[in-house]
Amino acid sequence: MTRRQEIMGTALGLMRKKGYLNTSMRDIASSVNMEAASLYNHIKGKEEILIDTCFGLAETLEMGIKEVNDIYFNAAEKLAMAIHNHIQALTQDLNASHLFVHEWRHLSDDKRAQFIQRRDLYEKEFRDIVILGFEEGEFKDVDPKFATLTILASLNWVGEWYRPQGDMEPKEIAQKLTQFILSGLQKN
Amino acid sequence: MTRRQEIMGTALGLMRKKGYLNTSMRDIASSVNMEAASLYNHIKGKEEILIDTCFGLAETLEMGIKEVNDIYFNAAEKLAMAIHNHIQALTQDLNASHLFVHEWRHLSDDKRAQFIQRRDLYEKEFRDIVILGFEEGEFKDVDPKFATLTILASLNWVGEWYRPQGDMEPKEIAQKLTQFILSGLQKN
DNA sequence: TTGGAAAACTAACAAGTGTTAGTTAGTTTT
DNA sequence: AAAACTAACTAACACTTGTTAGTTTTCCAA
Repeated sequence: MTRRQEIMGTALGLMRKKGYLNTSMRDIASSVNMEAASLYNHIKGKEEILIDTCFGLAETLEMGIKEVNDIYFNAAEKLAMAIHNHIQALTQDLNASHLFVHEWRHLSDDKRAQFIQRRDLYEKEFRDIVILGFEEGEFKDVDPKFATLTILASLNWVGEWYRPQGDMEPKEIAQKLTQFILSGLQKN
Repeated sequence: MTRRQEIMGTALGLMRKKGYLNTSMRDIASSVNMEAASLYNHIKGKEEILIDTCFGLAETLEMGIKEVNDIYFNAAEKLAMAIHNHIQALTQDLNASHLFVHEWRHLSDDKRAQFIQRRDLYEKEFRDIVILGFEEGEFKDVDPKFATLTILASLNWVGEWYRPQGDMEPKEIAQKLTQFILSGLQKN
């Protein structure tokens, strides 16, 4: 584990607990037993933590949905796999997920614009699955935009209550969510 | 409209757009054309804005669920009405909702503890409806905790995408959510 | 018209912000 | 042995933060 990774990990933990804006470079520094100025030997600045985390997780999620579209063909299977991949990515690192879901707003203007664009694209891939299910005649004639936002809300909120040593594993969560969501979508 | 209400409303708007921590008393002041120090003739301090908003909305929601338990008897009807009331409360003031859903973390320690307690209580009332539905034999044997968190996630996320002048009214949103959620819960 | 409260102002404080500059000790490479 | 690199340090800068004290202006009721 490099010093940089140690700093990043510690910073993410603090930022999840106290919020990005409320976490100072001095907070991070003292958590890794150094002075704030020394952090700049390892990272460019505070925003780099946010940028790397948000865009890193974005890439993971994008790869996940791409994989789904490569392998599966019918909507129900696609949706199940997309949910599974999403939950896996989010529960992998809850600290990073917190930044991704909640703190991306504090990216600087241009980075935020990029982030929103990628987020919208990911959302569109999800929506296309819902539309496909309707075209297959398998899903109810729901408003796809509405359904997708509701689904993603459920998925993203998992980061708020999932506990790694709790009584539910990511795989199980994904399975229950899939069941819950599919029975809301499918005709029978 | 009193000056205090004007300040509160303006502050809430800024805080939704930029975040609570990122909104300074000077930001608020200049938005209502006065100096930061003058705000203190109308409000006790910055945190009062957060406290009043979070606990105000909490009370509205509590009244909503109480009403539901007073009037209805079967779980499906209860859930439908609870969802309706919840959506009505959240969409009523999106700025306030943002503080309620996202920024309560930044309450001072004791206030935050109070808030969490009331939030858990509200969540429990929702969960009891799910449990009732199972006891009635109407709902599937789902994990009530899991189901409730998923439902509330969908409801709370509405504040992220709902637009007052958009093509969907709160009543319609509540109705679609109810349909979506009930078909995920009910046996047939 | 005047007295007094309400509401604005200016000025300042003490603390904290991210970041830069310059330096130093220790290690690695040439 | 000399040079270069790494990673830490101290000190400081320029700015922002919420808030208080003290003062002046505004405005309405008597």
